[in-house]
Amino acid sequence: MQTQQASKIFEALSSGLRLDIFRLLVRHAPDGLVQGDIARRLDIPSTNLSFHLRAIVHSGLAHVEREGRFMRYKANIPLMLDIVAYLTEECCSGNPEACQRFRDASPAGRILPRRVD
Amino acid sequence: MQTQQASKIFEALSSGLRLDIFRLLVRHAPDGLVQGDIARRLDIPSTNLSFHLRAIVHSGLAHVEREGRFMRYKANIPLMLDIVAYLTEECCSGNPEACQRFRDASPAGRILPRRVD
DNA sequence: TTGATATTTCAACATTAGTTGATATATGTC
DNA sequence: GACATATATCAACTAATGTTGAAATATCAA
Repeated sequence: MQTQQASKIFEALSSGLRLDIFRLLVRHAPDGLVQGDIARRLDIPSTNLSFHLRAIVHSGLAHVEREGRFMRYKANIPLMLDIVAYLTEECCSGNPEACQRFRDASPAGRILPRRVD
Repeated sequence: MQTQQASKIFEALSSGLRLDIFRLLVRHAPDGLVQGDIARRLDIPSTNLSFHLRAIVHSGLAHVEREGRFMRYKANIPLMLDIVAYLTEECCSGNPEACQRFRDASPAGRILPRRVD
């Protein structure tokens, strides 16, 4: 993963609308949803949704495929996992004890990244 | 974690420069670095660095404290862990087998989020 | 082929972000 | 106090983003 790709991915998550869209797709992985489903669930005008879906797809965080006259969007879960690893992998480099302390202290710690070791 | 806060955090990571800055701070957690250290390591003009550090701090992803005439910036690791959880926590809702398949298939899978279960 | 539905593209506009150089503020040293 | 260093703020400009309504495209159904 390179900085440029990674920042593009975070940019795709940097609008509240796009974040809601992506999380909806993550929740509905691996099957995905068609555009109209997303529009209805999040109450976003079709035009604007199209614009944001385009950005998400362009970042690589989702794939599209035509399904008759519908367009089905699916979250790219492996890429999501990669970007999480990219962000966290060198945490507290050379100080694994400190790193473990952070994880233990976090209420979210139990579902959070663990070192390979 | 709310959408608004989360998208603000991702916005803080959405520029290549800020992402480099934050990852540098993560690598140097828990001690942090002073502004001049960051400027030298990443070769960013002081003015511009100040602008981006402000955005990172404003998002909550880092804290600052004065240290004589230096300003020391430290990554907020717990918040980083929270945002990772926020992004991934409802993955494949109601389909844990699919979710596990994604994790197993990812080369990054071993250091990536695991469900609480 | 005609009409209906799903989605995208386009044009226009308002808003916001990124960069730079000059200047200001705060701290430490002599 | 005078000066140097570290960092932040300001002003100005350029570029990019987000939103909307209208129009285009693609597919299906009759």
